[in-house]
Amino acid sequence: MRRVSIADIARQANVSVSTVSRALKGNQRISPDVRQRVVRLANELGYTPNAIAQSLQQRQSNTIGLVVPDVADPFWGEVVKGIEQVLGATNKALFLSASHHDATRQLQVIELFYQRRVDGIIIADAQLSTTQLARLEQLGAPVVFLNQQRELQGEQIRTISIDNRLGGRMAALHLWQLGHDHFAYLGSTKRPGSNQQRADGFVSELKANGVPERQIIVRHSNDLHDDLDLGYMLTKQLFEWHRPTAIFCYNDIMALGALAYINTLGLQVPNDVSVMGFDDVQMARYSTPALTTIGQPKAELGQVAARTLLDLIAGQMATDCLLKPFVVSRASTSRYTKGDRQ
Amino acid sequence: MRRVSIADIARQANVSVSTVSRALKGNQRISPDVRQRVVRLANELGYTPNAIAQSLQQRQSNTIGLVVPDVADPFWGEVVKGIEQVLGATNKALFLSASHHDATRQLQVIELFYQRRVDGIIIADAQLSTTQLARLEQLGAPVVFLNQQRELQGEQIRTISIDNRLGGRMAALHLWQLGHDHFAYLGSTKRPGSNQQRADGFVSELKANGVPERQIIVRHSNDLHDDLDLGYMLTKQLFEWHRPTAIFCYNDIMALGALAYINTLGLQVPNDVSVMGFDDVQMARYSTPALTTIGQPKAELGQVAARTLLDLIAGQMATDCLLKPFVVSRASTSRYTKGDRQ
DNA sequence: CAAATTTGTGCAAACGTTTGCACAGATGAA
DNA sequence: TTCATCTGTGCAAACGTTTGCACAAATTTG
Repeated sequence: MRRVSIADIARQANVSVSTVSRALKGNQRISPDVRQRVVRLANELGYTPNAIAQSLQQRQSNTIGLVVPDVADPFWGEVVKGIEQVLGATNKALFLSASHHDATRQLQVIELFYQRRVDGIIIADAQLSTTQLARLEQLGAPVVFLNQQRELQGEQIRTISIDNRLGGRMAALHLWQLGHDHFAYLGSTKRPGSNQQRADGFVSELKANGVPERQIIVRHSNDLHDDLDLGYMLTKQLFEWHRPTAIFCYNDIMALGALAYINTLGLQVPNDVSVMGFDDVQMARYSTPALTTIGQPKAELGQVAARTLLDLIAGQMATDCLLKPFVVSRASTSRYTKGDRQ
Repeated sequence: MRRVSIADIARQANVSVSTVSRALKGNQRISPDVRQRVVRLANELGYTPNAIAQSLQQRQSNTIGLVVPDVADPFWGEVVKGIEQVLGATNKALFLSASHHDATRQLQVIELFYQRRVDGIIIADAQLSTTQLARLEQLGAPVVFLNQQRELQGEQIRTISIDNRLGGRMAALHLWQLGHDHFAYLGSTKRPGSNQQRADGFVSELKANGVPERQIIVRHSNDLHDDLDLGYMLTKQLFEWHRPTAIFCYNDIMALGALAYINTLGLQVPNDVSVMGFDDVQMARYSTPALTTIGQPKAELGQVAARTLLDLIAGQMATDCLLKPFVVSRASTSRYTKGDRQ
């Protein structure tokens, strides 16, 4: 099972290795008959170029490393798909590794990538300390962060994120335009950054449209329950004192929980109360009623990240990027006609 | 930004490169003070071993390649996670690539992996022609197939699959033990292999328990609709002529479609009719009623595949493996009390 | 005290490529 | 004919490691 190298071809073709190398690479200086002979022999012997040797010689591995918190998370799955699409059209291969939200593991993976001399790294949901960041900076490899909260500086570092604040504003606008006048935001402090941004966007857009502050309720839970239970319980607590016409939840699963509790009340969604989620997970299409939600361009997030990294590697200019979410209008929201605003 | 190599350390420490190499590797023959000096210098200079050079020299890349049809598919996401878990505990890195169900692309990816001199390859849902298989065999690298229909032979080739037939039998047994006496299987010919296996298992187990053939309806659709619509339409057609007490669908999404149609009939699930799916997708937990289904050990599939490949690479014995699915009992199935069997 | 062994280090080859430079022979120009 | 240019090929170094072998110095043995 010995593997055939360029030297084997050279021997059989009675030429030097350099000639074989050039012939295989299509160098113009090689005479047609030699080239032909070499190429034919390469096929006959089943020659496959050794990318490792090439990488060593060219000091470029043509690989990029990707760290995601959880490969099985459908959200990151879509993002990985986007990255893979862009990379598939190039000659770069993708190393994949999972961090499981563990900062230590994250840095460890990065060091391993670095040993393999990847041309660049994409890190999703990074949670690096300042010293870890310094180490990253020291390595000097191009890095793209995905959905990173903090602003990051550095010649070789870029950040691509989805605009959570805008998503909150879009939800607010959607509901306000439907005529609603009493709003609630239900959030979870499990993801502090994005939760705050979505809440802020939601509230500020409502205020900007003249909704009085007392008609906007914001509730965050710091429980570590399943999101479904969280949505259920927060909605229950909410309805003990208030009766909003529209509820916007941090994510779809929480919204499904809200749906479930409202159902126990004998109320109709969307006739009595409208409910919105965030993320547009697959399930949102299949709930009853199907969930209106804020969709995120997940694949695009991956694509932009990959392209940005490729630019960085090629030494071209590349900027940070904030991607716009969008409203996915389904059956859980509808016009509200009983309010003052009619 | 020049990278520091073993030679740089050697120069500064006034020793040869071989000494540095040995010191860094913890070779016992190196004197303590030299070792210490070398290690300290390595840290000071920020030395990172070059895995590419190591790979070249040792003729072993410590990488493995993975081809899945679709990274964003939650099923494969779980499988990838399982693989990643096992590999994370070794010194092997994972190349990931998507085939999008395209046989040509699949082989192309494999050739690229081979150029990178991966130690082994895992291929999910392979759809290779005989000549493509021959090429794979020729490469001689260890290969593990995931959920492959055909029986594959080859010294360096193994197959790990989930036992669809057993899954079908388990569904049948579950429903039969609940007292049901009129059964339907709703399938799709989009995935011919697994569909046939699940149907066969289902029917054969019912017959083995003495259910008369006329009380078992089997319907396959060859439509290319969304699975949800498929389940909806097949159920509709089914109820035009029959009135089963239990329905088993090819997968969960089709079962959700069935649920939706039964709902329009004003019938209650599970009181009037029980419904089962297959796969245990995330959504199955959140439907109303929550779906009883056949779960697949997805992460285990990946883990076993990874371990099998590692064994193959290490030259140890490894066998094919058929993984057992399991019943996930939820609210869409219940005891049937009106039948003859009471 | 001589011989045998152990200890610590260095030399050089090897892994499979690419590529600058040199050079021989062919071709063209004056 | 003589020089200049062009064409096709080979030599050898380089990329960053590891490791078999050699060998001098230090240590142990008889």
